[in-house]
Amino acid sequence: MSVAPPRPKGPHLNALRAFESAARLKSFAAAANELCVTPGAITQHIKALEAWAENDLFVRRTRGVELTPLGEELLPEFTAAFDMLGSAVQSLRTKSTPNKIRIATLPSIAQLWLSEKLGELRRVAPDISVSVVAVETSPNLARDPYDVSIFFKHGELSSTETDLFQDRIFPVCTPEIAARLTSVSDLEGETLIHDSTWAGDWGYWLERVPDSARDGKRGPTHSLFSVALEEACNGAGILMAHEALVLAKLQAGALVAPFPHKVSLDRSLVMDVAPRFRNTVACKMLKLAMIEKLSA
Amino acid sequence: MSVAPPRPKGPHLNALRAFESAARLKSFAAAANELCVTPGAITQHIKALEAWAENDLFVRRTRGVELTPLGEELLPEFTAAFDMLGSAVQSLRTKSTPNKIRIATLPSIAQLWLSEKLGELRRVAPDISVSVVAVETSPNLARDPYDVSIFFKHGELSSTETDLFQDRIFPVCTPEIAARLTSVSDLEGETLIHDSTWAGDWGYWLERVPDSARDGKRGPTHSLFSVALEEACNGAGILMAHEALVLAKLQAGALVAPFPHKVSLDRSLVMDVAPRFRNTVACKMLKLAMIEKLSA
DNA sequence: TATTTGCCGTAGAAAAACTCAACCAAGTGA
DNA sequence: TCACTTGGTTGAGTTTTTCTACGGCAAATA
Repeated sequence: MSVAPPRPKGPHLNALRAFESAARLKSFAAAANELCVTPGAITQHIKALEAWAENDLFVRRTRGVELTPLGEELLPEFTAAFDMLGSAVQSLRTKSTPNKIRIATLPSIAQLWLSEKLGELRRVAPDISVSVVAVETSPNLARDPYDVSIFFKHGELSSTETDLFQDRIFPVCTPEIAARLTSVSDLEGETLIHDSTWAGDWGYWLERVPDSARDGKRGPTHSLFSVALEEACNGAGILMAHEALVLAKLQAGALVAPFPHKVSLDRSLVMDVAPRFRNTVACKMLKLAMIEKLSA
Repeated sequence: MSVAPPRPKGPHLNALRAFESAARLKSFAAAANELCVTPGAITQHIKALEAWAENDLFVRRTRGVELTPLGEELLPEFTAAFDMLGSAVQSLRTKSTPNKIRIATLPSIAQLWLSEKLGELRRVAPDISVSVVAVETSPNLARDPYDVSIFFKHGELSSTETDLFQDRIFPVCTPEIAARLTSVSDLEGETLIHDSTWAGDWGYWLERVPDSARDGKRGPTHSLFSVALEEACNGAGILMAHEALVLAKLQAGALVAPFPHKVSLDRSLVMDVAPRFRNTVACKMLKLAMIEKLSA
């Protein structure tokens, strides 16, 4: 009824972003992590937004939060909007600095496989600068600040994805240890080195190899594959290796594969490219460097 | 090459909004106005964004700014993103408070026509609360915080729009003044009251009425029609009235129309409803109140 | 029963955003 | 021609927002 002052302000953009993140992840803590702030900050944003709307968006349970029907209803709209905004921002970045590539990948891939390939890329196209960001989970290429992602993937590839290699595993160790291993059953009694991200690897391999020991759980576990690899090089035991990650060590002779049995996992290392980045010069150069070397 | 720290931050959301606004309006000053800040704030945001992108988005001319090709290329993406975000926010508002309606309209419509209709609405649906915001130009209903807009429009109506009435103009004055006017030519020598937003009205009317004076420029101009109307009621002269805006005064006898000639302008007062607001209860009630009374 | 997990609340600190006022340069117009 | 206007810029200072730190709490876990 009353004539309001012009342009009533909406909620703060950061509050909207906090809502979108918290709602999508169904957790304030996770949203805080995603946005690189403390959970308290998320609480405040959400509260501010709820106050503005004069309605609750979340029901607070003692352990975690839950969306109200209203929040649930609104989430897709906000997610779509922030996807689009993120995409616009990334588009700005890509178009502004076409020679800077950002790659997201697993820490072990970054360290043990990718760095070599990037040497190749630098040789081919020295004006392209690459940042590698080691993350645990595959990012949303449309929204997040990466041009390329390299992760293991199971199942069908989309048309934008490139298969880099199939993941194959087999035991590796120092030549000294290998000398005392003549058959798979000799593993009984040896120290088996594990990687926590691929905890089931030893079990998977042993299952598929005849005459092998049953127990694939013995021995130390490392959270980084690169550490496990280093341990193996130091003769600490036998590591279940992923082929591409130990090639360099095998070629250098630091490690050997004592058995001929290589087991294929039903997944591949897959490279995906952000929509805006396809068909750029830098993208072509990158693919060249990655795939060229692979066939060699 | 180097392994960057995780989650590199993007530009501030407010900077993006400033860019979108400035780019769309092709003016920092206009953007400042739209976002209710000073031009200096816009300058700062844009500069920050340009620094982040390491690229210019605008070329500064001495009189105003111009988009660079890069900025031009990016604008549609950002506009789409902010449209969507605005729409999501309005959706939140509408769904949170379905009984609060915001109407955007011209100041004169708000004061002289709408307030009466809203009385009717309040009678029919007392639980609906209405805010009327007087603005000069029609808002983007998908993005801006209004559920309904009421503006004059020329040409075809879209399916979401409702024609409220055709705009017709004719002179009005107090009965005392009317007493000494027997023919249109008597206007010669009288004081003609003008409204600045519809400056050409007198000329338009005079052109279309036989035997009229040629000069439609004499007399005082007011920037608000309501002020001009008040002046007319005080006997300050003869006002070129818009029919719907003076009905109440005519009915009350404060003003009369000294001549029978009513001239139709080729435009109508048109009501448009935001997408999210269509099919809501409040919307139906509003339409009822607006159109019901009209036919009476 | 002790511990952990995940959100809340507040106080104070840090960062961002904004205003203000002076300034500049190119048109405009008296 | 000289003052005025327009539209953007700049930097200092201030306000507002945003964030962190940290104690608290309640339920699930062990």
